[in-house]
Amino acid sequence: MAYPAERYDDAPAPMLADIVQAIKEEIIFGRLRPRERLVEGELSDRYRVSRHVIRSALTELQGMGLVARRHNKGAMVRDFSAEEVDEIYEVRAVLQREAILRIPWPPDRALVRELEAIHARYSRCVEDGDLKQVCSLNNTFHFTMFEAANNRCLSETIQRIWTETLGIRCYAIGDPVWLRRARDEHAAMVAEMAGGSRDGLLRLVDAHIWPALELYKRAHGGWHALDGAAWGGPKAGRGLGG
Amino acid sequence: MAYPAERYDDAPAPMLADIVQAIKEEIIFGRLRPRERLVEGELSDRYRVSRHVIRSALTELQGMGLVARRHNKGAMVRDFSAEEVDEIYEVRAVLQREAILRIPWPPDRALVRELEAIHARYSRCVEDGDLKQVCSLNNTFHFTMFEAANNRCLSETIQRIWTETLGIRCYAIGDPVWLRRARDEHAAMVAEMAGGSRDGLLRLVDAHIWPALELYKRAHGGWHALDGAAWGGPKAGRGLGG
DNA sequence: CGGCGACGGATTGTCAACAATCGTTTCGCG
DNA sequence: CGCGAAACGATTGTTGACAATCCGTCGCCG
Repeated sequence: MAYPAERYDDAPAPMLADIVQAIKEEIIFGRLRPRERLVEGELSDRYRVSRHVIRSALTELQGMGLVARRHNKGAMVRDFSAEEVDEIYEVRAVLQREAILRIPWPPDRALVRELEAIHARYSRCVEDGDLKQVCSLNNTFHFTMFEAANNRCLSETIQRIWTETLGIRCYAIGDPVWLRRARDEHAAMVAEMAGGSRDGLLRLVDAHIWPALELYKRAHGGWHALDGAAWGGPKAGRGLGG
Repeated sequence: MAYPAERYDDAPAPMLADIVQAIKEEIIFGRLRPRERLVEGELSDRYRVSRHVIRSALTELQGMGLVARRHNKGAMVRDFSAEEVDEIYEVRAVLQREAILRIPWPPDRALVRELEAIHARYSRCVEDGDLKQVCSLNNTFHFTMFEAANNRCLSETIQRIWTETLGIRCYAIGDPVWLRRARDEHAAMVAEMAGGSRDGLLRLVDAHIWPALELYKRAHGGWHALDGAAWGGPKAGRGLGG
């Protein structure tokens, strides 16, 4: 292929990207909670940028699946029902399993070393309580692994669902018990890649995703009964694009 | 769950949706070809709408994966390398297989009847050469099937990749041989669901996706050597969202 | 003649004001 | 006192103009 289709998608915007990142983090770390309303004017005041930039950011976040919008009704942090999170996590499990199956085995030494390095930094940040770095390194760890499957579409699809569920995992990230457990599980994964079996890694990766889901479901139950009713009726249904 | 999170994503905009659909169809039916540049001013003249609407439409199409953009450099119809289409089709195969595995078996009679009805209309449109309807009914047929898996995330993920590859399948849609073959394969699927085995359906659905890929790869080779070089260097790489 | 830097047209990105819409509250009437 | 309608405030969506950026071209100098 003479001219491989380069990404052509990077560098979304100079200012815009910062705002998107900022709002994203507010969602991840729970400052903005599911179903919380995102008023353009407020955000534009808070971040000292024009409302237009906020609008673009919201559009982008909507594309990522972190924000839901309705015409003439504004945006809110996306919320997931119990059924939805179950379905999402099932798909995540399928895709991640598929990715592991596609990693050349035994894994490349360089890959293992890279994961070890990431995990070391990750562990240090867990100790320090630097949640922002923990989240970032957690992403890096898993995507380094998934990208070893050498299928960009696969890793990007996983990433998409991953990003979409950042809001779900916001409860886990604040839980010290979960954090230590995740750290240990990561260590086990690295060990399995260094000298274990693919099946073992499959089991580890699969088991790794469920605790955060349980935390969400538990935390989730309480809310809707409080303020959920405020938001419009169940006008579901979506059209198929011809 | 007292307040299931309703979709909250419908009704994108009054005018916008039409433009998105129009550009989408121009891509699907080959009037706009991969790597063709999409100039906002031209489109805004052609469709007699403000440039803002075009911008929003391009953003949306970018989200769908049909259009690629770069900051300050505009948009173009997305193009896929041979490696990329292979990877994409592998993931499609995995997800579709997963969907079939989740359809309750034997399938609901009502579902089978619905598929039969869709297929009947589809066949008629193939005879009439109504490609627009053929494409639309093709989508309807497959998504009716995939949604029977009762996992919205799964069917939406399939739909996303499906939409992304509409541009790839634009070569197949114009090929009468492929059209008739696809029609026959659909008929076989319906028959298998009416009184066959899940394994048989799995094989049919899997075999169904590859011919369009081959057509694309064959048609694709010739272009890049002609006009591909016009578009910037391979500045790949993408950051992980923290 | 070839490389380098500045100019100009074309294109995209940004901004501030305007118009349309929605939700709520209040007022009037039965 | 309860119910419906109209006006208000708040919020979103849209438009036209302006500014920044990029790409190709021309001219200059070595």
